[in-house]
Amino acid sequence: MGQLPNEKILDEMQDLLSVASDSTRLKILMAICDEEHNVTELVSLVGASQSLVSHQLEVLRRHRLVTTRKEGRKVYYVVSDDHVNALLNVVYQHVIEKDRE
Amino acid sequence: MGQLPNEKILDEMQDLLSVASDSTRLKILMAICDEEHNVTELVSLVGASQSLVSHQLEVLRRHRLVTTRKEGRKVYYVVSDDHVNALLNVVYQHVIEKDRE
DNA sequence: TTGAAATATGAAAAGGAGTTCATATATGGG
DNA sequence: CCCATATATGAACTCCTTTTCATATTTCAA
Repeated sequence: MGQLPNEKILDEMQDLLSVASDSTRLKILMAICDEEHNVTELVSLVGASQSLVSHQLEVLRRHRLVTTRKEGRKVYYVVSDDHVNALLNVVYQHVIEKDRE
Repeated sequence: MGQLPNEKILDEMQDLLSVASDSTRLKILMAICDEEHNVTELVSLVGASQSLVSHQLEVLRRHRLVTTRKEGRKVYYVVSDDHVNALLNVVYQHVIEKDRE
């Protein structure tokens, strides 16, 4: 890559990274990257308020990083995109290996 | 991952993602992920002020994502970490494939 | 159909990060 | 030495995001 990608690509890259970089959203993503969870479960897993979790889930939905499934009055969320899983893995590995040094 | 990683791991993951998610820093990283560039080159590649580029390079240095090499009064920067390259690739691929839909 | 549980939403508050501007430092050339 | 170039730094300003608080909506159960 001698030249930078065009503006649109860069914008979309930045979007994805920004969405993943918030601490609440990152915890949510990590919680639902392998198995689905409903909102109440996420509230306790993540340790944030119901309102905050719901707001951040809306952000994840808007950016199409999660898929939802409704069961009664519960809504289950799961990471919808293999690239997002790959992203989380790469970041996780980076941190694990850095901590060894 | 039924349980979340511990707080320290999550913090460090968030750090990496936050650093990469700023538009100026992302452009810098993309510019120096394969080949090194000095600050002046980056200023024109990225299209930001010299001061801003320098500030953001300092952030990248502080987080150990880049390596520097001094040649006279020029300082060359390059991405120092394979995981960072992997991260950029995953994000890039994600965007490329999403754009097809 | 009434109440409780689960989730979503709107608006305001609180806080932090990016950017600029001015200037400092360092290095090499004449 | 002195000047120009290359890079770094500090402080202030601006803007945007996260978070909270209050409330609305939906769905199920009794």
